[in-house]
Amino acid sequence: MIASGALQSMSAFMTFESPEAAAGESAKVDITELARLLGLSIGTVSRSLNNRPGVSLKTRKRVLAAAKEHRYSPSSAARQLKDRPSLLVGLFFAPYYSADREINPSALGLIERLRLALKTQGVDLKVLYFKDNQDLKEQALEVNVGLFYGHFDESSFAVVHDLGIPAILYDKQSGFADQISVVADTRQSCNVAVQYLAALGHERIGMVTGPASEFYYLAYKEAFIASMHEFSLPLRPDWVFEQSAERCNQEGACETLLPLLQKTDRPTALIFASDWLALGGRKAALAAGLSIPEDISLVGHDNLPITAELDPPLTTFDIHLGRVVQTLAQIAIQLGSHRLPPGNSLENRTVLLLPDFVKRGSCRSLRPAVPAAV
Amino acid sequence: MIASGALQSMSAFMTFESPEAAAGESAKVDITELARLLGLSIGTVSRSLNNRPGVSLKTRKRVLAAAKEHRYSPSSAARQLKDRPSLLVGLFFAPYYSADREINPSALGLIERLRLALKTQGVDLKVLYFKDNQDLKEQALEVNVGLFYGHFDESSFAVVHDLGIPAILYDKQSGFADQISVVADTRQSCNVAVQYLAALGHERIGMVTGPASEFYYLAYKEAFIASMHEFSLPLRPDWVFEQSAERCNQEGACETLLPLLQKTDRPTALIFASDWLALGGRKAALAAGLSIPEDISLVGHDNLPITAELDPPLTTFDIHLGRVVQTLAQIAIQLGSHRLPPGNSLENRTVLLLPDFVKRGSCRSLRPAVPAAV
DNA sequence: AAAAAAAACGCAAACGTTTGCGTTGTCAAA
DNA sequence: TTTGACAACGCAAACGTTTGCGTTTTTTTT
Repeated sequence: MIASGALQSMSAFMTFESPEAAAGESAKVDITELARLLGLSIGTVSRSLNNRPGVSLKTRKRVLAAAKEHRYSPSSAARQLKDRPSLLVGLFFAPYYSADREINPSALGLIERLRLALKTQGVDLKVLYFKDNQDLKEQALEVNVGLFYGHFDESSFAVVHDLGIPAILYDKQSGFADQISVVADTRQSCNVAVQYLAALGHERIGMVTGPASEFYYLAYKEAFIASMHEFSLPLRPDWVFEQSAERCNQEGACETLLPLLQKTDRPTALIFASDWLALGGRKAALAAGLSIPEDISLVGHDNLPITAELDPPLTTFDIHLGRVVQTLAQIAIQLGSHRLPPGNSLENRTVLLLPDFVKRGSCRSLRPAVPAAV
Repeated sequence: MIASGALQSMSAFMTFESPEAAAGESAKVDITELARLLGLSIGTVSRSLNNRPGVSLKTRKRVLAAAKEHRYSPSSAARQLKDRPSLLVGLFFAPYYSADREINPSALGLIERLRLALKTQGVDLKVLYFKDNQDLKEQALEVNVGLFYGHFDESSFAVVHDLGIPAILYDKQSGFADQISVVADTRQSCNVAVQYLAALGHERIGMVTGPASEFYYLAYKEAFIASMHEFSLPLRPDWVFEQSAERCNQEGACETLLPLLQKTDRPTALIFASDWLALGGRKAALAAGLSIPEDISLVGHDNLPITAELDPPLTTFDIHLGRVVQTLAQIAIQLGSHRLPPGNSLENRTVLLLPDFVKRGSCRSLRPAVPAAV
């Protein structure tokens, strides 16, 4: 019995403690009060808080400490008055993107929409590229909250965490308390895929995923097994393929699947952890002389643009960009406005994004057709 | 082939034109500029715009006209500075609620969370009750955007539309261009229910819904028929029940279903448009000597609190409150901040909310059990 | 040690509203 | 005609920030 993943997903928003609720002492302390407490001028305090030049390191630290202690939180309204963004969120692209190839189109779309979504809240977005962690550190300094897109290793997350900057990880996970992950709910989508195929009468279903060392590839496999069991379908362990990292692509999947599809004892349907893998499976099926969907049904993941143009178009899952953007923007603002004090630990959360099921032509019903009644 | 409903749903947010994009002439006109143009003082203009006393009707109208013409839109930042909410959204409860009985708990939860969600954006919520349309008109006057919760008739929508106040309709529809509907995507959930049952091996499935005059009850029926066809399942027209309005409740469903369930030629699964109906179906099944889920599987809609306590607990659908609230708050703010000019027609849109599938114990697999492998 | 340069800090103006209070104008009662 | 009363309007202070510029302190150079 698998509870619907989305049930827990968005609820994370609602459980963040509200800023004022956390204030133990009394009323709100504004910058004036803070300056009075420190015996400094308002200007100096402001410059300290905003990392502006013209203030000694010693006083800057003193100011920051006091701000933390008194739970000072700047009024975003007053900030926007001077049409300065109340928040600056930094979007970090993996070195991969900035190095040997240009940003892929889907990422560009994300940037554009994210910028728009943030703008309506008076928040700015800055896209950042970096080569190494030193680079990263410098870039991160000017940002209120970080957003990581792509593949990084743990040390990068450590850097921004040490800087006291909260971060959002897209399709990644970390162990830091001030970092929150936004990931596709592949467990859920995998379950939907199995259910759909079962509903169409399939019982011989296989799965192709990536190396279990990546947590989301592992999730596919686990969810697949659980779902097969849920619907009382026979699980064939030899029909569950975990491609190694270097073979987790189109050619790899094709080579892996070809022998299987040439046998008579073969699945009637295959579920793939990504569209690239599915494309490989499609190639293998065609090479084996099978036709889609008559002989074999295919379900992919990611809704790559190509998949819609195939013949037949591929049934797949789509993380709707609009929802990703909304979610990311929301969390970024939540996380960013709490920047002082950052100690106000919000738990390490994972918010799940429910993928949309995009039914297209690559699956067919195994049941006999029924005349349309009523 | 049914495209996933959620694919279109949230995208509505992204396509609203941004405020500044609409400004044809040039830069932003603030209240100072407006006052200069009118030859009035800033104070008078402000009072006119905010319906505050101390300004003659003539000048007030003149100011409003000028504001409209020059596309004046107040700076929410400056507003919040004086800790006044930048927007006031009114939540209208149907006369039903305010009259003979108190507000139901789920509505109370919605109010609380909605208030919180709006608060973080500096927006206030006012809950309004009213007896008749005259009442409604008065209440509506002080509000920037209306939110209708419960059952109203068309004339109520007309009233607020005539006042030039944009509105959001929850689970309702209207024909006005400045009103936008937020409804559960029952087509989608119904499809999921059929798919799930088919995956479990069911082929004899029936449906119980309400009068087709209500658009969402109709949607259930249509989606059911389409889905049965999609999965090549035999449709039995005599197993599709449309309860009349007065019999669309627990007793009605029970009476309707009892004769059917006593026959041997009966469905192995039933889908209900609401949990109340499902409760009736459950009662009928028990009365007919059937046990759940061994003899018959049940799928409800709404995730009423009771349904979790049943034995077995009812499998049903849930519109996750957090998502409803987020969606409502978003749209309210979008709609409300465009209040001047309201003529800037945003199209009549319907945003769909994808219900979560809550799998519980009231459905069983018809397939033979399979030993858990791997 | 004096002078120049640089760094650290304070002052006050701006940002776009709302609103209390004072001023002007209008109209009816004395 | 004078005197209120009251409505309509203008003036200016406040809201909590940021930032240019002037002033003070510290550091460096001669």
